[in-house]
Amino acid sequence: MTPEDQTSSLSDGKGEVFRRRSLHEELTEAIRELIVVGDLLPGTRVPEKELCALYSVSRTPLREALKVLAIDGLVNLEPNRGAWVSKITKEDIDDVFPVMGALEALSGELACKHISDAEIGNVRRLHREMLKYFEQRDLEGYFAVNQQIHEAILSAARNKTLTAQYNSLAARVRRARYVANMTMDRWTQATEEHEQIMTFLERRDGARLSAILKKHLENKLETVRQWLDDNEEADGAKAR
Amino acid sequence: MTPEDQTSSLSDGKGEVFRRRSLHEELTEAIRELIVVGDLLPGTRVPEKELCALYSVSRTPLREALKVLAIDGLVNLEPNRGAWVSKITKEDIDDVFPVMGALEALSGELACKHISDAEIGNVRRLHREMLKYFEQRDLEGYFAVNQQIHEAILSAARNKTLTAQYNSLAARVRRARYVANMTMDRWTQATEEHEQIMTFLERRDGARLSAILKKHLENKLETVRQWLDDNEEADGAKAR
DNA sequence: CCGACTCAAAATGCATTCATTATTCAAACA
DNA sequence: TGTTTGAATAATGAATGCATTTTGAGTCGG
Repeated sequence: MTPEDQTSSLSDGKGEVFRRRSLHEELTEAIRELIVVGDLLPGTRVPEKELCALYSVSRTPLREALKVLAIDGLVNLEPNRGAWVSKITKEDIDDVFPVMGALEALSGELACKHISDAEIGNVRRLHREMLKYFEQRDLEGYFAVNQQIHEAILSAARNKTLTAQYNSLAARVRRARYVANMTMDRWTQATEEHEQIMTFLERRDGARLSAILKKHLENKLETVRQWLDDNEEADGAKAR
Repeated sequence: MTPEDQTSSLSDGKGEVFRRRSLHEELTEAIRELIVVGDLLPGTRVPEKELCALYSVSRTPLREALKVLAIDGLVNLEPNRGAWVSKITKEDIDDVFPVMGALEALSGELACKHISDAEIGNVRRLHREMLKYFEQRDLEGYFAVNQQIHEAILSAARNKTLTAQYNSLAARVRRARYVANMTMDRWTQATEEHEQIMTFLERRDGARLSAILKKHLENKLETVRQWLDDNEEADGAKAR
């Protein structure tokens, strides 16, 4: 085999994406997104066969991906019965949000220790951008930038383990937030909280940033919980 | 087929019934233990073939298990190059312990809210048992009961997500603690801290319990870090 | 003598196949 | 008529097989 041929696998006969990241990794991400966005409905079965056909892969890498998603809590694996998209129950989010809160708090604390001026500038820029979306009442744009802000803080914490654990939970939180729309009041409140987040981050006040991040998430929890109160009809199938 | 087995309603609830353990689950646990205990050395390759022979399984379930362990951070998967036992580096434990601390703190906080008198009694019993091991200088026994105490508190927190995240990290912490022996001073200190843990738990003082648990772990971190300082020659193989 | 190249052997990622288990649905029974 | 039985069907879990990549030894050339 000639050494130059090493980069030849990018355009296979199947037209698949380049194999830089292994197949099961790509699958994990793709299916995670399907679940978060709601294309795969909570409480339903994960259609193994269809997904195999959709992505033109065999069951082996797909099942590997499902194992990973099971750890993230997005699917439940039942021996000999297959994989089910986990439901968004009140118990579930009451479990997830406090843990996420603890991680966010730690994230803020560590970020204040390590963040550079340039990074703060970047967050400030994102913050301004988010305010614009708020003023324009563009919820999609708001969410997108919002997420970037939290990720920027997380990245400034300089802790890979924290990042991994955070991202593992983030999918479930995002999914919950995706279904539960904010009221205008909550939105205003959330934006005000972000104002404080920005302030404490610039002061590198770890304790206060930590506290406000935790509270910020608690308020988000309240939003989602309220939505669940209003939409109990979504429950019906077996949970597990 | 046995006709009587159709009345499956006994395992219908959401409680943790004995779900049949599939092969990859067993494997995950077995290999995790191999790594934690040190039978598989940090920095070395995971001998896929040998493990298949050892457990008399094919590569498929083994590889599924490795995916799970990779998330726990016990192994690193390198595309087309296989799985490697992750090393215990200073950066690694400096990452893991703070996150673990945050989770333990939350665990204590929630436990104080939900723990029953009977459960407190059980922890008290474990605590006494641990003190006996301390007096007998039985480190193995001490560690075993120690772990049970932390697990009892965790269980009292009534949070499945927290439990999952905690256990995911616990393996790495256990592994670190396994290699790094405590000095007598540290051991005494740890025992004293456990005395306080017991006190605050019985008072159901969440804030203080949370704080002491976090500090307890910080001290453990110091022990491990010191050990790493003294044993830098352990590094040599490839990190990732 | 040392480095680069070639080629073979081993290992990996994924697909396919096989055995076991669950599910379905029609027939038998009370 | 409603419930239960049991065989056909479908799906899952795991083993095997195949193509690609990596690794390493041996050879050639400088």
